[in-house]
Amino acid sequence: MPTSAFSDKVYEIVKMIPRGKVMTYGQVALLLGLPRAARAVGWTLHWVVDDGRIPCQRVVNRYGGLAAGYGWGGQETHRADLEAEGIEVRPDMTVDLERYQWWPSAADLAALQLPPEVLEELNQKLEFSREQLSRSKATLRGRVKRKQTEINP
DNA sequence: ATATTGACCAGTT
DNA sequence: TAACTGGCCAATA
Repeated sequence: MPTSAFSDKVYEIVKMIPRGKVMTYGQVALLLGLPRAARAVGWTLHWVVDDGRIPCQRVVNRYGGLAAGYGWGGQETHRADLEAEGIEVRPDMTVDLERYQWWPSAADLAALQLPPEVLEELNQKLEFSREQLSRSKATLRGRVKRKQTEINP
């Protein structure tokens, strides 16, 4: 398992993720203050020993996809570790980000002391997440409404 | 010191 | 959420 200033910070962020929630590699990179270091985050996590000290199962890719190179068992092991904490893994080996993705609280963010330009990027992403959520809720409402119309024409 | 690798990402087609 | 490109970053398999 690599030990460096960089990897220590990665572990610190990953340990913030609550049980039953996930973050993406890009999110972790952003919270490190290095918005484009997602790949390096994945590289570091690749070396993590799956002994439960670092909940690396709670990190997935931008689509919610599980890691092919996870531990020795690959995606199967990753799936088992996620299901062990109640996270549903879909047949295509992804998790529903709208349901499980976690962002730190405002207080947590303040503690990270991120530079202004990173905070700006963070805000944009949060904004985007909110839009996606409201879009999906609107879709759901539409479905429910159509269903009701079918039942009570 | 340079080239290569990888649990990635965003944009385009 | 497909396939592909170019870019990114840390460590060197």
